[in-house]
Amino acid sequence: MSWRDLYCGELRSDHIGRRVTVAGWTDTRRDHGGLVFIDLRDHTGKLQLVVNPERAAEAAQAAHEIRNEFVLQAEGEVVARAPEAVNPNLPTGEVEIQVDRLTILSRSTPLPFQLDEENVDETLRIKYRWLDLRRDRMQRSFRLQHMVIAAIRRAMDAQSFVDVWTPSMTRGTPEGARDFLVPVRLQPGKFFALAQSPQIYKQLCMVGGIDRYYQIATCWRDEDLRADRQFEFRQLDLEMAFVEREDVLDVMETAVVASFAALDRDAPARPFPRIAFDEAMERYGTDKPDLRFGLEIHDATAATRDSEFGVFKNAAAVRYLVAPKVFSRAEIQRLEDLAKEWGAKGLAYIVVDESGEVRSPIAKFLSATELAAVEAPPGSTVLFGAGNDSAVLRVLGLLRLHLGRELDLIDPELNVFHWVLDFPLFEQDEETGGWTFMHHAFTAPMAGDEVWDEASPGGVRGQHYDLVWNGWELGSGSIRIHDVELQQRVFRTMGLSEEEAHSKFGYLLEALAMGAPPHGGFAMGIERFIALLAGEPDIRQVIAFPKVSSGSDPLTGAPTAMPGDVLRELGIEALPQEDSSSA
RNA sequence: GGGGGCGUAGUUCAGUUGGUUAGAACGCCGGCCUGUCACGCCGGAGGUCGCGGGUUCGAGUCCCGUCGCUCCCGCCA
Repeated sequence: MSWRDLYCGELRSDHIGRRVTVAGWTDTRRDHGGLVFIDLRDHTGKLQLVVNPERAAEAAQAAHEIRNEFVLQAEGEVVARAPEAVNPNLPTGEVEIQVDRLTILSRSTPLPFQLDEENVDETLRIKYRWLDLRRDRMQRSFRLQHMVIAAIRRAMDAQSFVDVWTPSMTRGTPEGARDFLVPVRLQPGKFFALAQSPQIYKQLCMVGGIDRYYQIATCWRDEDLRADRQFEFRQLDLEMAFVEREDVLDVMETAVVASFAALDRDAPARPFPRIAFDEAMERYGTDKPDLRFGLEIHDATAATRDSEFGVFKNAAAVRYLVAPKVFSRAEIQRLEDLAKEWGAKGLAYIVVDESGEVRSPIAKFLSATELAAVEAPPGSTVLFGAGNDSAVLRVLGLLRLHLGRELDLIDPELNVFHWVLDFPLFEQDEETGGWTFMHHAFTAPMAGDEVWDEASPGGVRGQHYDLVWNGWELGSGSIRIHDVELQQRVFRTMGLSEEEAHSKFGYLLEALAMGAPPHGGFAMGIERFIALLAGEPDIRQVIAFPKVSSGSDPLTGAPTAMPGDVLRELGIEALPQEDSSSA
């Protein structure tokens, strides 16, 4: 015996005259006292059951008891609806099932929220995720996700990649993101770390001759949650031996294009455009620019070198945006408040109104040459950042994004993919002055840059690349170091002594010393990619059971305190915490 | 660690300048209803206005603190 002959959404005129059994959830019940209409729903759609007491007295009795979300099974005859009873809003609206037998398979208490209500508080949705998942929006998004991941796996398979599982429990690394730690009962006081990525393992696969590795890998990072960040997430993680940068970019583009194809959508044109890191920073103030709109950052540092305006004269950098709008003083004040939040000291401005008249508290300090250097057409506002260059670029980059949204400069139909290339290999810690890697310690320098002054490696470029979609960083990759001497030089430059390097990464150094092929790879955030494909504003919408931004899971109540004896067995002890349970 | 926004019935929201018994819609409960499809009609229940303190004759409304959610900065090799 089978629970059903067809899905609810599949019912069509072809079925007229057939006896069928269907099953699903009660979407709505319309009880007319005699006749009862029930919309039965599953993930394919809805159909209408008609329960007539003259046809099926027992079923009619049961029908009065039915409430929303009861699970039903119904057996009956498919009939055409009378012309005036056809529902054109429903794909199944030309037919209905005259019920002979009706079984309540499962009842439901009244729901904590209605499934057709929009804007339900998200914590509530997550707490009752089994209800939330029944909604059409969720059903569509998870089926889209499945299709995309299946398409990616097919694309990887077609290019001879081998799916290799790597450990989740691994060695802790104080560098990079904060680790989630796993205490080890058999060795009290010692910990595994949950993998932040399979990075070193996949490189070891290359040394091991796997040649083309990939994995949809779960990664864990103990950092603050955001719209695009959760504690745990998945990456399309891949690595290839005997390749150059272009080979890796090519494979990633095929994965993206295959995903669009699987959804019957127009794929972005290949090859994806490229932009150098320096250029991205100078023009957009970020290494993940949203290229769906212009509003680029301009440089006035040279023109204001000898300015009468002290703020400009003394600034290491003066840069500006030209917003295509005459802002009021109140609007500029709001923008300045934002800029200050982002770390600016202030926000100098020049308004050029429709008639070309200049309105600005700083204009009187600026020479004609300075004013001429700033190209602002009538009907615009020039917004300046002045100070140290990295801060100026960061603030103007954030301001640019804000204005792009605020002034509706972004065409939501556009899908702009691009590569960011030519990153610096090292960056300087602003506080300690020490140098560390910009992305990770295993990225190879550009050809010709293999030797550097280890005290000031700022000019060394790395073979690193980022993939950006509409301003979201989808992922990054690099050609790795396969030369043990070079790897040691990188460790030295970031201040690791030989002993430290060997203690933390000795196994990698040993592997590199035993026949490591040239190799490189990439890692792309699956949830970010899917969220963008699904048109969702954050990745929680494409994660079945996500955590909220405090890091809690409202569904299970995790995380929880653990009894003292459990901790003792693990060789650890919890410090007393302020009681925060009285909310 | 820091900044912004939000918190009123099961849900989504309204609530005037601080002023009577805090409202609406949907949902829920009861009744009626044989062609509805957001069924309709009649009736009903349901509130610690997140929590604590303060100002005031009087607080959902103002102030302070706190908790929760959310967005952002820092952080995220």
